[in-house]
Amino acid sequence: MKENKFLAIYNDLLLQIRKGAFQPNEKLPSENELSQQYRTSRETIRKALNLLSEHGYIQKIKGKGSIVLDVGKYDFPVSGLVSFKELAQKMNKPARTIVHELELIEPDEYIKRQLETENKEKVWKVIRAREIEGEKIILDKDFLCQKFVPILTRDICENSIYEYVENELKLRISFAKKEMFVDRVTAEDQKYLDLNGYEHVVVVKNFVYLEDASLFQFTESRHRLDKFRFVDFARRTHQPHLLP
Amino acid sequence: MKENKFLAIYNDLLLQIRKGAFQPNEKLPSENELSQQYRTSRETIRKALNLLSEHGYIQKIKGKGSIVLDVGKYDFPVSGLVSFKELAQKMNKPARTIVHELELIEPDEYIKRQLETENKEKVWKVIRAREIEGEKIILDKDFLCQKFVPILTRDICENSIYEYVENELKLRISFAKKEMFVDRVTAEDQKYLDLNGYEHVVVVKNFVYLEDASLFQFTESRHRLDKFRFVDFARRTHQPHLLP
DNA sequence: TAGTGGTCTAGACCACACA
DNA sequence: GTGTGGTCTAGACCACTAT
Repeated sequence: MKENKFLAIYNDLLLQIRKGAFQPNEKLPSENELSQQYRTSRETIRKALNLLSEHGYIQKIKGKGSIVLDVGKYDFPVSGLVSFKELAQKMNKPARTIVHELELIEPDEYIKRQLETENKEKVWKVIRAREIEGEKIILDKDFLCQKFVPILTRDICENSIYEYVENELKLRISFAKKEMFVDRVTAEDQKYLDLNGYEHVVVVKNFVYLEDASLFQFTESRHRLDKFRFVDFARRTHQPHLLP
Repeated sequence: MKENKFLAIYNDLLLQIRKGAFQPNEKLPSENELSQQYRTSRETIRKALNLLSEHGYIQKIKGKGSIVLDVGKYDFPVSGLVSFKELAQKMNKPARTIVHELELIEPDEYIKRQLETENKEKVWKVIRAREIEGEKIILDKDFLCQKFVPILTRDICENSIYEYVENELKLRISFAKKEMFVDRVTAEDQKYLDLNGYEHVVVVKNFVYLEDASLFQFTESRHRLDKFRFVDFARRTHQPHLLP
């Protein structure tokens, strides 16, 4: 498996930034120096640096150089359209998923309302803690309608439900609705997360819709305050998508 | 004033898409064709196309071509960008805006970096507290490039800068980038907000771009934890199942 | 003035889609 | 096979920052 040169350089530089080989507020070597070090053309270096810049790791200033920014937080494009697995890979940090609960339940009133589901349909309930660099900082509570996802295994949950739904079940996700707010920590948060003394968590509710506009998944993601970061692009669209 | 070649091509292609010269779900000419038409190198064409792609106007598919996406040609309602005034109206609660600062400044390094602005351009700095039902719960810090917004009055700031920019100045906003995270309260927060004992605020940074991809406004919005709420719709950005 | 990042060129080879 | 977009090269000139 061949990795692109500019991606390899991006990952290598990122690793060095994370290791502290390049300190925040210091300058990276110039593009010419880097092209010599990596024995490649300057344009290729520039592709790697532009990636670092777009992801918020460095700031390029014309005539001066590329400055390393201070990043202690993680980018979470919290949309259900990006999986934790992809994020973990992108962040290049040791990450782990711990499945605490996986069961088929009769939804209570709250879940039924959130999922807009019929009376007798069962629902998958999954509770997972997400660990990055040894700290459990996210608690994900997923609820999926069984009529769309007949089978769900521990294995799938440890890997990526999203990948499974898209690639195996071939369900086509069209859009998601998000709600974000801050909540006091619950007993469940304290049980499953390393809260580090914080009394609040950032809650992200995510409603995921299929192409026929049917709601098939509802996720509540609870993030430790200090590690939470959300990045998003909002393009103008004609109408905010109307929900059924 | 010389415009970059790739930006000129980007704007020209965008214009043609909006005019309907390229229809949604149809293919653009290939990169080789375009490089001949515009008498430039393929890499320059690629920079223009990548901009179109990043802004959601086309989708590039390896081995096939670049497909025009269906983005509303005459789209005015904004998604992701909602002004405080609209929010207040929607919530139907007594709301007020208090303008604490309104001045034309020489941007410092931080603001210059955020706005990606030229050296000697002045910048409007506006600091406003937002009060709902008698409680000051949001602190808005706006920075707008003067070259786009020559005049700004206290009156406009108390009403809606956004409305003024769109309706009076007729600037056409194409997309915005948002970053959200939690920060410790600052002295400024304590001075202008009713913090109710909370030690953290939710910070929303908003970068607003015009149609030619130039950044004209940067806003930092600081929300009291318990009153913060964000709702958004996210459509898929990647549409792998397009076209016959 | 020397060094930096930003743009641009005219090639080249590759991986992928499609007929 | 041909044609597409993706990557990469080795130059070049420009605008900007520093000294």
